[in-house]
Amino acid sequence: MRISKLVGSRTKEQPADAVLKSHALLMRAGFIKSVANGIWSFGMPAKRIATKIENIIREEMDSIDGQECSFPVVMPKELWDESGRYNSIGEELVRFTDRGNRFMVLGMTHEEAAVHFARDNVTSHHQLPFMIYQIQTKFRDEARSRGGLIRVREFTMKDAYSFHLTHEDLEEYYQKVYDAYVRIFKRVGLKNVVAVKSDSGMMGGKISHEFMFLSDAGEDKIVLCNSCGYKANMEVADAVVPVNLSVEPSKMQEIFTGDAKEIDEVAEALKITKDKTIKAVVYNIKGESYVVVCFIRGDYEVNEAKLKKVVRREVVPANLGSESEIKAGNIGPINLVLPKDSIVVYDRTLKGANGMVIGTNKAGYHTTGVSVERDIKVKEFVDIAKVKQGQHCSCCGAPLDVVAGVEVGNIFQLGTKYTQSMGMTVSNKDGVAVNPIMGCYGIGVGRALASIAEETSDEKGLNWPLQVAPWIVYLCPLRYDDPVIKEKSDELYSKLTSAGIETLYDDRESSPGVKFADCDLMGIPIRVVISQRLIASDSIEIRLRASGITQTVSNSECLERIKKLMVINDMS
RNA sequence: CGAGAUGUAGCGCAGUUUGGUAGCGCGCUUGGUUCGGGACCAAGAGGUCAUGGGUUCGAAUCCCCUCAUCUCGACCA
Repeated sequence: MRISKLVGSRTKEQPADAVLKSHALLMRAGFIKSVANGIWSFGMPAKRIATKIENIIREEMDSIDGQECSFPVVMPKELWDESGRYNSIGEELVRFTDRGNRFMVLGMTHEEAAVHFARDNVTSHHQLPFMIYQIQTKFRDEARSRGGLIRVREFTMKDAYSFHLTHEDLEEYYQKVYDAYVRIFKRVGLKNVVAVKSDSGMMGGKISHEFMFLSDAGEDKIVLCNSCGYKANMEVADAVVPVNLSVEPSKMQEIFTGDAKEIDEVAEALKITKDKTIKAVVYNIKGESYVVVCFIRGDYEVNEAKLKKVVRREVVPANLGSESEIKAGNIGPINLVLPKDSIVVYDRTLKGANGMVIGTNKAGYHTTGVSVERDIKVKEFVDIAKVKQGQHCSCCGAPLDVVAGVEVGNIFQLGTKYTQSMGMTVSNKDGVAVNPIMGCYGIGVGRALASIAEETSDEKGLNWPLQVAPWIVYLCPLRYDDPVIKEKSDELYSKLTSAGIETLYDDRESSPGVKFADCDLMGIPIRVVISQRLIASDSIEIRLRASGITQTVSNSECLERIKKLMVINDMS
């Protein structure tokens, strides 16, 4: 490719809107352009990277007997009615009507399409297990996209669906996919990826893992133990419960705390630390008038995913306006009046605590000296607390780390949710019709691309690993206006391309600094320079983007040298 | 969905307070001199100042509506 014709301009200036490195650099290099919120065009370089990532995924999926298919982007409502998801999914599912007023949806995931495709074609257990997958555009109307390609509305995703007769078989295959994912992320050049246990949520499945690229660019929180290797998504993470027994029981006493409502203000007003307080967090249940009140130690936060599992309902943070019966700021567990059927939940951080401060359920007052065992009738303590940095690992006792990550892939033991609701059965050995058990497995291609950019880039720009680089060689003649240089470098360009080495040819008559800066910015792994100085000794210069190592070799050796570098990616 | 910020040339910005019909840098075009880490000189091209409405003799500037983009939040009572 001649750079003079490449569409996508490079800029010196940082785009004003970009916060993340990957976002800013992909834009500065002219690789991507925003069309609308969360919707992007890819230029040739970005498309080539995406294609290479896809090909690596494709190879690994094929290696575990995946069958590549293609499911539609637009599907009829009826298909999604079968699974019940036409109604159960919120606004992120785009619904519209076609010219004949038929209701349609834009595919945001393809369980329905996969089951639809498989159910009439597969009727016998002899045909199980199998896995079908596609690499295709998805659209999710996210409430808030952000960070360039990290969180978008339209994206390319590899999604795979496997079908099994038994749970054992699913579990065995699940492990194969897990291993394939580890290979995929390694091959695309992502180093800092971990697989963490995640929340299976309301999906009814048993086991799922998220593949997390560890980076501050991420919006998910992960709990890691550096000692025993325990790792889990924040939503399901467990830790040793802190004990708060150091204080002897004392007498309860009402104290005027005035306008102090938030737990920080209460602790400040009473000159105590937050772990000596019990705070109330109130949630509404979708479509119900009653509430869920959570009592938890003041220095902990409620983990909504855990709470949802405890109360087995969808919870949303309550909006306690002035009309509400419950007065925010002084809610306490004693003499609390709640709407009918309301649920009160006590976190296990409160078990056995003495000398605690609670709300008195009247404006301006809190109560001190509360002993949980003595003063509050608690039937059951549950785990609804978010794990905190430094809390101890429940496996080995070492302090835990809480880090941010980008979810680049997930794998999921689905069960029979879709085969059951959509009526897919196969005959088992006994001739009985049974629902196959499914697994599903996703990887976001664009998100992986952005993650690689995030991880490998430096102050000069992008820096692509060889396996996914848009071009391997940046051919950089200095003084392209010199006929001798032009002839020699044109010659080398055709030599490289006919040898199958992907080359971006800087055929501009620009000054060296401009060319070097663009090469660095675009992150092409190998730079080959031809100059008047080098031509005198019939040699060229090779420089590696990643390490900066530079070497002069004779023109005749050039091709061999580059081929070697493509294998070992190392000058030594 | 809530809060905040922003919207002026392809990109990055100034001009808005105090109204007088647009400017800087980068990039682009042409010519010339340079050129192994973002060169210089000269001459150019390029903007219905997000949209709609209002105030005014006159609006990028003041007022109102709408739209778009970005950030934070959607959780601690």
